[in-house]
Order: sequence, then structure tokens, then C-alpha cells
Amino acid sequence: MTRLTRDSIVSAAIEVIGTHGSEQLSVRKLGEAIDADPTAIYRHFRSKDELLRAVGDRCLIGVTDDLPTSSWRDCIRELCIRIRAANLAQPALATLVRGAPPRHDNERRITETILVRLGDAGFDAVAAAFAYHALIELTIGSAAIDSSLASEDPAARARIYADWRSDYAALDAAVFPRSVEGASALYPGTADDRFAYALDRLLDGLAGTLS
Amino acid sequence: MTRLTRDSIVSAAIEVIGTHGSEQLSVRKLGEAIDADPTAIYRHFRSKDELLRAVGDRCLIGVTDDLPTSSWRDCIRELCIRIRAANLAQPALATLVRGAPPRHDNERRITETILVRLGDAGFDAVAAAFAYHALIELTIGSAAIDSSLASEDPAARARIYADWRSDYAALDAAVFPRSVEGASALYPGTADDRFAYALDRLLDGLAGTLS
DNA sequence: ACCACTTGTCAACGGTGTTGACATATGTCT
DNA sequence: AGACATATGTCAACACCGTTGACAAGTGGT
Repeated sequence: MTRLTRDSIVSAAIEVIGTHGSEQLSVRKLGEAIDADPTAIYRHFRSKDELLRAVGDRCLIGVTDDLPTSSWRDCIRELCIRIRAANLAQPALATLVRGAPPRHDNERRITETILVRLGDAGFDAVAAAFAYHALIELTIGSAAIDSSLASEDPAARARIYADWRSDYAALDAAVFPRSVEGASALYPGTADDRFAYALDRLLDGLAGTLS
Repeated sequence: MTRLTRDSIVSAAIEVIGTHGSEQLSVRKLGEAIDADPTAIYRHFRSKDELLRAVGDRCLIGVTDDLPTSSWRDCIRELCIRIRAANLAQPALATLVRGAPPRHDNERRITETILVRLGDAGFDAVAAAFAYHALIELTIGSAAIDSSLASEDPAARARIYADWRSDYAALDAAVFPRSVEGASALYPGTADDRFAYALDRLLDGLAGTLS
């Protein structure tokens, strides 16, 4: 009888996700990975969903450590970029995020950090709450959208984006003139670049409400 | 033998989703709804995914009709709000959106509309592309996050948000001071309100790059 | 009337998350 | 040390899921 713990199961799950992709994580595969009967997992987690939440939280370890102290924008920007990266790595977080409030410490630290920095920057409680939700929605949303390609390597991703540009370029120019014309500019840079741009513009807008 | 078409199947699927919730849409349930063998669906759609994409596109019908012409901001703002509403109603769109380029006409019209209005506003092709992706990420992302509660009625939703505020309020004030202090301000207004706020701040930021 | 083709039916495959009964190991108390 | 209670791993099974292949029933063209 192998000795299992919540932590060891979570570790195994992350390993399986890392090699087989997060969509492929099934209770039975995980059972194989931990060299135990699949249903043993249910002795430690009420459901697969609960396990995925734990996996998600594990991925957020350290996400609030050593953030820039230079300015509230730099700090929050870096934090959001890290959150997105963690989400992309483990779409288990998609399950976890679901608009629900933080239920694990790492998530709670994120909320606290953002609220603190916004408060220090001069946002009152209501403005800080709106700003917090805006930042989280963009960050998590971006990750949700990009997660489908997260498992591809950069070269493959670039190729896929090129394909999509071709799709736009091949549209009927009479019906979709701007799409055809601007096709070569669509999907500019990497998904990370595009997120950073969106985040910076949102931060611009948020900063604008301070003055 | 019932006569089936792609359109009639999509309609039935939307009906099933409307009554049973979008997560509950299975090929077998859909077969029951169309009063035919479930696998008949595969005569009209290559896969359930293809069906869901068609369902998604159906929900976007008219989303670009009669948009405000007053300003590019008003127009895009309204369009994004409509897209989000459609996504919330039919999380089938989550499958469809997945960061992939539009494959159906309604989606294509969205891209074209946004690019046209941005172009007219003075954004060059690259800036318009970045802005387009920023808007879509926020809009779709927000819908993805809020979709889990979309099936609840407003009163239930308000109650859930109140619960979540209590969760924050009940945290250890020594570790999460700002979360406890600002708990009553979190989840302000409706999810729609919070999205509108985020969208407006993003539009602020985008507008700022014009001057 | 024949033939080709499309489309609905049926049984089945391999997969999923989850449950309950059973057995084995672990820890506690006398 | 022995006995009991509890925690944990094992196994078979359930009720789903998306999908496929073989077959039959209709449909349209010549």
C-alpha cells in the first residue's frame, strides 16, 4: 500500500499535466501516475474539482513574492503577468477561477496585494474593488483564451498565428475590407505581448481616474 | 423518419441549453430533443465541437446591427457589451472562442466592425490590431468568468456575491487587512456593471494612445 | 424500375467521474 | 501486547459521455 497525501497527489497531477497536457488529466491516468488505484484519490479529495483547485493553488505559489516596489503600476503589472503565466501553465486554474472568491491562501494573497497597492495609490475602497475586478477579469480572461495554445511550442504557435492571418487575408475584400487590409497586422507579436499591451492600456485607464 | 437540418439541430440545441443549462447539453439529450437517434446528429455535424461552434455563431446573430454611430467608443462599447451578453447566454461560445480566429460570418462581422471603427478613429493597422485583441480578451474573458453564475437569477446572484463578501470579511485581519477592511466594497454592483467599468477604463487607455 | 446517395437507427467501443462494499494498514487506549 | 476504531488502498460496478461502423429506410435522378 503506497502512502498518499494531498500534496503528493497534487504533485503527481502537475507532472501528468506537464507531460500529457492538462486536458488529458483523468482520475485513471492520475492513478497510474501515483501507482495506486485511481479511486484512492477520493480518500483525499472530495471530487476531481477539489483536486484541480488544489493543483491551481499550487501553481500560484510565490506569485506575490518579490514584486517590484517601484510603483503600484509596476507591482500590479508584474503580478498580473505572473498570474496569467501560472494560468496558462495549468488550465486547472480555469476551473478554480470561475469567478469565485479565493478559497486558498495563494489566491487570497493576490487579492490582498492588489487591494493594498491600489489603496496606497489613492484608490478608495469602492474604486479599488472595481479596479481589482477589472484587472482580474482581463488577466484570467486572457489566460483562458490563450490556454488552448499554451501547450504548443513558440514556433508552432507562430505558425498557427500566421495561418489565422491568412484566413483573414483570404476573406472577401468587398464584405470585410478592413479585415483583409489589416490581416497582416492581426495577432501581432506573441500572446504575451498582446496581453501586456491590453494590461498597460487598462492600467492607463485606471490611473486616469486618480487625478 | 424525421427530417433534420443543421439549422433545426442548432435550434434544438439552443432550446436544450436554455432549459437544462449549457453544461448539460449532451449528444444523447439532444437526440431526445429532436426526437431522433442521437447519432443522427453526426450526419450533419462532424463533431459535437462543430455543432457547438454553429450554436455559438447563431447566438451572435444581429450583434453588429444598429450600433451607435455617435462615436467609435460608443459603438465598440455597445458591441462588446452585446458580445458578452451573447457569451453569457450560451457558454457554447467558450468552445468557439478559444482564441481562434472567426470561422463564421457573425464572428467575422465583429472583427470587421471593430477594425473599421478603430481605423476611422485614427488607429493605424498595428495599433488597431492590438486594440482589437485587448477588447476581445477582456470581453470574452469577462464572459468566461461570469458564465458560471449566468444561469442563476439576479436575486440568487446577489446572494452569492454577498456570501463571497462575507468570506473576505471573515479572513484573518492580521494577514489580510485590506481584504477584510474592503470586503463590503468587493463585488460591487452587478457583474455587468463591473465589466462596463473595466471596458470603459480600457477604452480610456486606448483613446489615450491616439493623442 | 432501377440505381446511387443521403440520412436515420441500432449496437457497441473506449473513455469519463464517482460510489459502495470489502480488505488492509495505522494509530490509540487499556 | 492485544483489541478496537479509524483511515486508507483496492476492486467491481454504475451511469454517463462522444464517437464509429454496419445496416436499413427513405429520396432523387435516369
